[in-house]
Amino acid sequence: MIRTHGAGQLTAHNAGDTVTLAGWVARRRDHGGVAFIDLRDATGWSQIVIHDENVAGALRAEWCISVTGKVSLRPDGNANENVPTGAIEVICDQLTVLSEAAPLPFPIDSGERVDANEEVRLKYRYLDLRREGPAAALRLRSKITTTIRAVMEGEGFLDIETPYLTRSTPEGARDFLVPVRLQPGSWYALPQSPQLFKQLLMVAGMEKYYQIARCFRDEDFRADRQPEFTQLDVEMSFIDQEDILTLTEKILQKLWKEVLGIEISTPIPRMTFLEAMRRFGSDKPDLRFEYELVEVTEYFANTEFRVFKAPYVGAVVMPGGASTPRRELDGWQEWAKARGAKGLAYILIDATGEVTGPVAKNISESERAGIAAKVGANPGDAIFFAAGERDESQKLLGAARLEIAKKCNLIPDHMWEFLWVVDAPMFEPTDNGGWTAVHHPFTGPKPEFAATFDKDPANALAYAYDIVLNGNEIGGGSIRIHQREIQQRVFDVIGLTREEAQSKFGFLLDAFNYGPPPHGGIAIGIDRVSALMAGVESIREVIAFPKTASGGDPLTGAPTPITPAQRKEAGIDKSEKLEKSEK
RNA sequence: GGCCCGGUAGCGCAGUUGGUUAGCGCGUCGCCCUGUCACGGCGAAGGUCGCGGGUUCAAGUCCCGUCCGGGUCGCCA
Repeated sequence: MIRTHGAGQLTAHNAGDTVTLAGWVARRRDHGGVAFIDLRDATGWSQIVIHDENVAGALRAEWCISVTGKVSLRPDGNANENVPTGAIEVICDQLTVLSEAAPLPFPIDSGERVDANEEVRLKYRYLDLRREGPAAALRLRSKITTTIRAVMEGEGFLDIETPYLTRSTPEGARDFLVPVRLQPGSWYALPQSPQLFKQLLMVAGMEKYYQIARCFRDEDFRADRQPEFTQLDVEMSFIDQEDILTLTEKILQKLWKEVLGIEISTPIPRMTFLEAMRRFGSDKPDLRFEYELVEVTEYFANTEFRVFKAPYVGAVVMPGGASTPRRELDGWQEWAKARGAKGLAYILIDATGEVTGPVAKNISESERAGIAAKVGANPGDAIFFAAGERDESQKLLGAARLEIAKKCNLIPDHMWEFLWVVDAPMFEPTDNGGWTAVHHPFTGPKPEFAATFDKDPANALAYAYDIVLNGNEIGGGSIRIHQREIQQRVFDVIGLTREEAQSKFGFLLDAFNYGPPPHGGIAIGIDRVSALMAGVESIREVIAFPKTASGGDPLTGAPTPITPAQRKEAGIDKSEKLEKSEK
């Protein structure tokens, strides 16, 4: 090592020691005869005192330097209690410029509070990551993955890698495709997840598999979505749902304990999918605040108001919402329309308990009289209604609930509300009247639906579970189908012929001819978990080199066009062979 | 793919009903400064106003198109 100590590790105990530090010029305070340089490295920073004007005057921000000198206690009254190394300083004896830095595109360590915009930060991500916040986010993520590996190792899991160049998996997202030079016209797909491989590993008798795996999906972006992202992927044999939930809770408990020093109480509460939809209008309820949905279909069973003559009528209360300005109430209508609804009916309960608002005059005297009590609204509140199909209306109210929480600041800081959402439907209707698997087609039915799921797909429940944190789905999994007969009936329900199934993932079905064990697993989104634990808004903050919303990387400039020669060599334009699997 | 917001000096921003030479802070560069810690003082440089077209005597400002970034709905486990 060309240094003896970390710049952030020096304390009063080091006083008198001669040390050599190496790092970057963070801030400099040049007084002419004496200058102070904050020298920063990965451990923190220390103040360097330089008495030679020529040495100090030449230094610039972010030059890489090494300094040898004696650690001394700062003169009386000059200690800085706000920083760990504030008691001491290093009197520079010898300073070596290891490398110089060009003028910076944005402030790194100047003490400026202003932030550069994200695109500039990403273009110079190597400078961005010298900054305290971004660096801390990556350090936190490293601690997360390290902790996970320790838990998995302790539980006897095998870390097994699976291919990145593979064939399309049937999970529904668009694949990233890779041309194959040796077989012009044929393409690899990057895996959307290691789903099929981990099931093959169960057939192979590995019994306990995990991987911190990169996954690829060619879909549009969000703040919490990237085209490549990372999952903790887990699969186990000879287990039941309870085993997966217990293991997952152990991982989460250890993570929060080790990384944040927070105790999570287990078992984590559970809620069925239907209950989540009924009470929160979401398959990933945010339990950090109340104001649950209230169904009022019965209450308005005999209403004269046409809008409320619907299969489902529900309500959600906005505390203090009665004083919402008209313009904002109109804004809610726009908000609802943007979600594909016709609008969002509302009534206002004024301070005296009087019911007002455009809908008020459409409902009867008695309906007006009891509605506040029915939905738990107080004077001064607003009540929003959705009426229509149950599922759609609940989702609209669920979204409204979240919007209300945001507007009214109902979400407390520093709360970690975990929840298992279990018993999701196995199938959902497709646009053309058929059925499709909600998870993926290898998800088993709950045992009590094993005999009936194909006769009554609408009501069949899947042996699946999602782990939710503060309204974010951070992972999910299922107990898989290991019986050929049940698998075939699932394919029948979703309208997949034997030939199609065979050509898409015949290799898995073949494997299942050879004594597949009962198995199941889960996948946890590492990016999202890291972002939540780091307290940052976007998963881009916990990814070293993330991409922008159009899939670009401002740093490398990827993606780029390819040359005609590359194009030819890759075989992209070769007339395609007759692909056996057409997705 | 739809909708919303944004793009003005290296960075963060202001720029009025269209009107003279487009401003402010930070940074940069030069000079000065022996106890600062967002050090301070004096001075200077730095701009295709994202790009293209249009309206106008006149466009950073209005209109159309387009590119880029962010968000959101669709999509996506």
